[in-house]
Amino acid sequence: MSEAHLLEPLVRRWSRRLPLSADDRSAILALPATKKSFGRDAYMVREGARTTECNLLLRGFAYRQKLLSDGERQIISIHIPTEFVDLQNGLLGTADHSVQSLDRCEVAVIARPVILEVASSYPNLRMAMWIDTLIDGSIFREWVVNVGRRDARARIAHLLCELALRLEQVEAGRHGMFDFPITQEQLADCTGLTAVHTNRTLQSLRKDGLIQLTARTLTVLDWDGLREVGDFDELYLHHQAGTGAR
Amino acid sequence: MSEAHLLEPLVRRWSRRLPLSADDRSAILALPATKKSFGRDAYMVREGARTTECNLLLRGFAYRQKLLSDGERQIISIHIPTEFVDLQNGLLGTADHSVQSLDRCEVAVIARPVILEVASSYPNLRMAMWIDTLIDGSIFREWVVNVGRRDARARIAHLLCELALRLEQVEAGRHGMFDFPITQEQLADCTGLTAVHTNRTLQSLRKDGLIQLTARTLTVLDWDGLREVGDFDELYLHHQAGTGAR
DNA sequence: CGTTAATTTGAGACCATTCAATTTCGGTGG
DNA sequence: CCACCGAAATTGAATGGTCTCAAATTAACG
Repeated sequence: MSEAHLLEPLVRRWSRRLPLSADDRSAILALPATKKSFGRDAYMVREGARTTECNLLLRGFAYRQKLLSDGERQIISIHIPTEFVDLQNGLLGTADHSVQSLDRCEVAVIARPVILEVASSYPNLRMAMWIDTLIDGSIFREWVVNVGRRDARARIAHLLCELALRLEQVEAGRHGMFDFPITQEQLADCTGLTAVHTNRTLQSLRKDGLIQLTARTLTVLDWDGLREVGDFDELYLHHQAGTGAR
Repeated sequence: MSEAHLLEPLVRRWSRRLPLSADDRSAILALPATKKSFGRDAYMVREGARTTECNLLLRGFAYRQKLLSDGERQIISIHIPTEFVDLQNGLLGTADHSVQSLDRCEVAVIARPVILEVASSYPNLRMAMWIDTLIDGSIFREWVVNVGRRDARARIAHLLCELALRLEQVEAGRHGMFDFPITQEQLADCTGLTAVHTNRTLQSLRKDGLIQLTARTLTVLDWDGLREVGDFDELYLHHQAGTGAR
């Protein structure tokens, strides 16, 4: 596969965000990037390590996590294809958390100097990158609210709403059906719950006819119901971002 | 007070982050900014509102919050003087959360077009701004961990460590003593606890000789002990950020 | 000083955890 | 294609950290 094809998803992603010139598009496709594959739970970035590159997720899911001194972990975000998993490492010299593959992944690796060069030469792409990191931040904020003030049912429902919506945005699902390789233990680490209680909570959501979650597939059966339970408002995803800056 | 003086704290803040040229410094000081004062709990930014400006905190504390449909709230961050409270609003068109003054505040208001103009004309200042928003994001991530996986004692201890350290960084305290106008109810909303339990937890930290917290003053008596209880590692504050990007 | 906000205290209830043990699922080799 | 295996999901029962709901005390402020 040529490098032009490799970064095509990035062109589409950023085009959705703001209008790109022909120049912008070809600049993206001309970026020097390396394709890299990861098995399950492989480290893409290690907390504490010096950072030298950014990873764009092309296939598979990934997650960011922090470990506590007692060995517990908190998952900080889930990433789906077409998203950068560590764009902040273009500017921050040390990784403050780890990034791991959730299932088999493919990523495009872009060196930091390339990121910085693009940012300085292409105003639109710089904006797109900055906005990407800002939306990252907005999602973190919502996660603080989720684990801080919602009960177990709402936490899980909210997380499922968010992931379903983001998957829809990148056309990774249809009719509320999504490939969903996340284990209950991982869902628990996203929501600050135990795996056991996550299991019981999922059963409760299933019993109420809100979702179906089996065999690596999530189906949202009652979108409005799930939103309601999860107290979900998609504003924080800033799907229409980029229009405000003009 | 002249406008040059108004933005002097910003020069100092960003100089700590990366080396600024004389040009950069005078550009900051020449920025059109308006001074504005707020009483207690006044709204500086309202969730859902269109955004047109950014606010730099000059005096007093501020906090960001989200309200849930059941009326509960989660505080997402606390801000101290010299920090922007809503720099992301330079690019994102709609506020996804509210910002309120914690006590009496003074801010410098900078219009969005000014922010964008600075970002496009001054590479160093653009980097400083971007890094500021990235560190914001890093702090949000740590807060997810804090409310997600730590028990009450650790949550409070961690929050106090963070605030004490950030206050020290901007020289707003000495010998572990800080002006600290935050109520227990607000601490509770930062940590996802109730005010009652926050009160008991603070008592426990006091009993162990870790802190003193009375009359709007926080004193860290046993820094190492508090770090230990809070599982605190300051890496995520990226105090040395900006060096990695060169 | 009076009045409201903030802190403190007590006791009972509950949501989520802990700790096993069991069942089901997904992948693998014979 | 079936037997096997480890991982993931599920179940039960007891424990516990935090919440709830008042009520009392203290501090802040005009």
